[in-house]
Amino acid sequence: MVVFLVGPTGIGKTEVSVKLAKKIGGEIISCDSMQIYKDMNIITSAPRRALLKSVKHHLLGVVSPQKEWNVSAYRRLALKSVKEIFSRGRTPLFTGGTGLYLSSLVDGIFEERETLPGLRASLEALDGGILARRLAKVDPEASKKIHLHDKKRIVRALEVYESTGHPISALQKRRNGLADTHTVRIFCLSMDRNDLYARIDARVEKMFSLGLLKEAKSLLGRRLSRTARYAIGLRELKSYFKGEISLDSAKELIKRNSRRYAKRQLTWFRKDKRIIWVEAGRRDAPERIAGRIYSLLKDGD
RNA sequence: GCCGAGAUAGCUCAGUGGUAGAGCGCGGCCCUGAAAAGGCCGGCGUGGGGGGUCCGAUUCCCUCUCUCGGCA
Repeated sequence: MVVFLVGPTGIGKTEVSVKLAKKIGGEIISCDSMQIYKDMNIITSAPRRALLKSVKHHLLGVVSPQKEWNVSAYRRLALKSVKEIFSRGRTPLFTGGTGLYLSSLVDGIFEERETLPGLRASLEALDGGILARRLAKVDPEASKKIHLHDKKRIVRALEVYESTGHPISALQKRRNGLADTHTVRIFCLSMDRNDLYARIDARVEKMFSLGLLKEAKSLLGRRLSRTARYAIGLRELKSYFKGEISLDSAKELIKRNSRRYAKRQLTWFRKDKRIIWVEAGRRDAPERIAGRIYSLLKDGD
């Protein structure tokens, strides 16, 4: 069995996951596109040392923020971790909030051959309308599905087509995930929206008191990958360091962007009907929430 | 106390004698190699209280309350 514990940012997954892992004899694999990076502990609210010690964690802080990274690379590492954990007779417990990472594991992702180097960059340089028309010609199905303005996905679809000679819409139908071969249980923590937003705001304040400014400054001095540089907090603080906005408004922006992110995560999780929702009251101790999940797991067997 | 300006969406504000918009905020949604990214959709409103004119008032008039300036 493979267990997933997901939920919006700031809801308290980390604590619950440790308690749950102990109950089920599990090891935690991070399912988070930002906590995978090194040197981004404060900005990603990565679990603190004490927690890491009590249960074995995988894929936290294992990639340089300067290295280009993506779902597929993540998936490869994650599946490797799953194998290792099984070989020890233990249970993998994925914890995190990155929806795409979750689906790449549960349902899989299509395997593509190498894309042509530099192709994406040269596509990106072109006008969106031209790209959209080009895609409509070579891959009408994908073109229909992708919004005209969603240049990122249009570029991706063209990149795949021009690299492989096959439309992405056809390739994407070929996917295999853990759900095809294993029993998969996905739990998502939920909370009253206002309570969640209050927690998010408080957590941003805490990040600042833990030294976010220093961490961000040092990160911004490096040549970050195009994934890592989009961590919430970095862009906002970059504007602050450049003197474009005040520290207060940077802080407010970080809070707002985190709230919006949480909202998008919830949208993503809501559409997956396999997810078992677990209400996390604002006064519920992590231990109690973990206990509830544990009993749901036993009932399901 | 007097003079002036104002009171419209969560906030800042626009506008019109035929029940109202904009930006931000907020809500909903999409998502298959950048995903904490990227994209789409939605006004969410007893127009400060009361009275009057009018077929009809958020818009005009009176009054009350409050806010902000200025003078005392």
